[in-house]
Amino acid sequence: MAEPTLPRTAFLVLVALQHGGRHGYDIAAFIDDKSGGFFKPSFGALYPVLHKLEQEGLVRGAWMDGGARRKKVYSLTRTGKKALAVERERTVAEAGALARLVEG
Amino acid sequence: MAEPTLPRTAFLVLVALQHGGRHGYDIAAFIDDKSGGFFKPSFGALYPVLHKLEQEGLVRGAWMDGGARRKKVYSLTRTGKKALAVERERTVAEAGALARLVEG
DNA sequence: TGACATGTATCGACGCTCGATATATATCCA
DNA sequence: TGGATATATATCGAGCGTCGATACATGTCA
Repeated sequence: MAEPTLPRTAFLVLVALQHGGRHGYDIAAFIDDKSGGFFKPSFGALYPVLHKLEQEGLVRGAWMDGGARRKKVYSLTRTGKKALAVERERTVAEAGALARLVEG
Repeated sequence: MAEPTLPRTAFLVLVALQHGGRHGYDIAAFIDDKSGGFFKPSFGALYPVLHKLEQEGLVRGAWMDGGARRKKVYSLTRTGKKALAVERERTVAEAGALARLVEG
């Protein structure tokens, strides 16, 4: 459609990690309630995205074996932070383009 | 992801038709330059969308056989206008949800 | 004549997301 | 004690949207 873009869910994940590490289930909850329930990525979407982001080096995953349940906590890598910044810009630009279309 | 939504291209098409009829090629051009080149739906995406919107009754297509080249001019139906309004609201809500996430 | 813009259209492939399903542990209540 | 519910990760198949390639036809301009 336009320039190469991160899929929506991937972007939301990066956003969810912008202020620190979170595990998958927590990421889903964060996205859900910070967006007022507007975004509700399914786990069937979320986990593959997480794995892909990890594989691409945008996030880093660390298993927390010590706790009660096994959790994998994800954090942004330097590359991930850059990608987030780029995508944030893109989102602003998209909103602008949309506004021009709707008003024009 | 969230509530049932019009696909992006379908939404852009309805927006392009909000002030009157246009044919396919023209719709693509309109979207492209009103969005400053941000959105560039391919014809391979556009035509199936047009057909589907017509089939669903959101737009009405009329062949202009008189002119030099054959053109099919699409216009919004009443249903299409309603769908556009709904989707416009949804887009605003989405932008808000996104903003809350990014800032939160 | 040949290139390029206009104009509509189909096709196969790819990628994203969903819902269903599986597995396991912890907590809470009857 | 047993069952429901929440936590937690994960895979799979299917559906759908978009793209790029391709096809075809006409008009315009060099």
